[in-house]
Amino acid sequence: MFGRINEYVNRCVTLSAEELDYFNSVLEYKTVAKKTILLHEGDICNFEAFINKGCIRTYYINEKAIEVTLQFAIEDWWVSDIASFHDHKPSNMFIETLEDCELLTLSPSTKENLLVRVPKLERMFRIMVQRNLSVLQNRLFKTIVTSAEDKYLDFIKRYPTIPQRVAQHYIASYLGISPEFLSKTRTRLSKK
Amino acid sequence: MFGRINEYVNRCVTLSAEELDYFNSVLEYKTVAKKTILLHEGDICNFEAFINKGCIRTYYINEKAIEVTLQFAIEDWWVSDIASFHDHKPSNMFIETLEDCELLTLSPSTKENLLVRVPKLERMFRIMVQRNLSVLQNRLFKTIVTSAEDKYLDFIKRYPTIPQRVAQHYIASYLGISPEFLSKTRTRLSKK
DNA sequence: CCGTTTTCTTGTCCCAGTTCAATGTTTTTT
DNA sequence: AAAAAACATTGAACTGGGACAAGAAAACGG
Repeated sequence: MFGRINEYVNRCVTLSAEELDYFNSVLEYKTVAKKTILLHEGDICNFEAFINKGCIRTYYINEKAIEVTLQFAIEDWWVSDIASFHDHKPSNMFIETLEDCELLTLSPSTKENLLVRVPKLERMFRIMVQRNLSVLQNRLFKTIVTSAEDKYLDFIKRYPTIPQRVAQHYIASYLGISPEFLSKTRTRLSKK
Repeated sequence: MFGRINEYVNRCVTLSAEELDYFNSVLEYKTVAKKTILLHEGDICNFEAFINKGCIRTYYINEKAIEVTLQFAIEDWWVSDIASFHDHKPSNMFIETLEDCELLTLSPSTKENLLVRVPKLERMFRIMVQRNLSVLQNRLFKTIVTSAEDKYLDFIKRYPTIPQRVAQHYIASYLGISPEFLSKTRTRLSKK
């Protein structure tokens, strides 16, 4: 049950056996069915979840009901709206399972206590957020300067397993293009 | 000299007088002339800089020499390429002063030592990065779903002092539109 | 204060990507 | 196994914003 997450932790920081045990003891294990909305716009995000199994996406919706997928998260990823989680303020995003999931979750207060008891984890969470930020910076750049075709090719290269797990129109909403145009781009590419 | 930065720190964490003194003692004060490139693509970023005075932008350049401005930073902001800074790997961005600047900087090793001596600052830096991430997430969303006009209106609302300090084509490159189109958008708006 | 460089504006033409609509295909539900 | 729902494809018509060019206006260095 804690195999994946402990490997993840060990890759970032070195904890003693007791520290690791304590960490595991405060995690809450949850199974969630496919197509469940874990966080709705306007709600306060009360979890930070490690995905032990399954697939989740986070997304925004604008006034015209157009969706933008912010992230696809699979095994070994953390999912949350950190801004909402840390500042206890209403979120402006949605989080939804795309497959049946097994999650290990922290609540805000549990996380606070955890960081006091095991300060080394501050570092792990900081590194996590930094990686996230750096990836997002590059994505913003590419979203602006790159053609739909190149964005799609980049995507399948960087996340080769995702297209097999999620519907194509979700990928379009990640790339910031219409589902129709992604379909056309794919047929054009396959003819080459 | 440390007025601004100490206020900044106090807003995030509570440090003892000794801790704050130590923090100040490891900061390196630098003045940098306008239009200086502080970080060039391919270089390893060896600083994290607090802007005491001045204005800086970070940006990417693609193969066709098109620039995308990632951030305008003014007084009370931190500037760095954290991915490059922390992992000691070549950066893929540029950092350039737009005005004469006064900076307070940390090198990677200084920061490491600082965090060991004053672990409370881990929290400050984590919060900083989290805020950054959250702002960038929203920006990606808006970049994808919003028209050029609305992006511009959003920008001047959110950062009202920036347009007076930086050239307009830099703002276009922040919004992800061509300078010509920003100009046309502005004249269209002024006719309303 | 004048010449040079940088920045801003305006017009014309064009295309990558959108919208809408219709049809086909796969998945889910019962 | 049938019906319903969700998803994907294709086509035709349209548009927001880009590329290029040329001139006007600031800003800047000597």
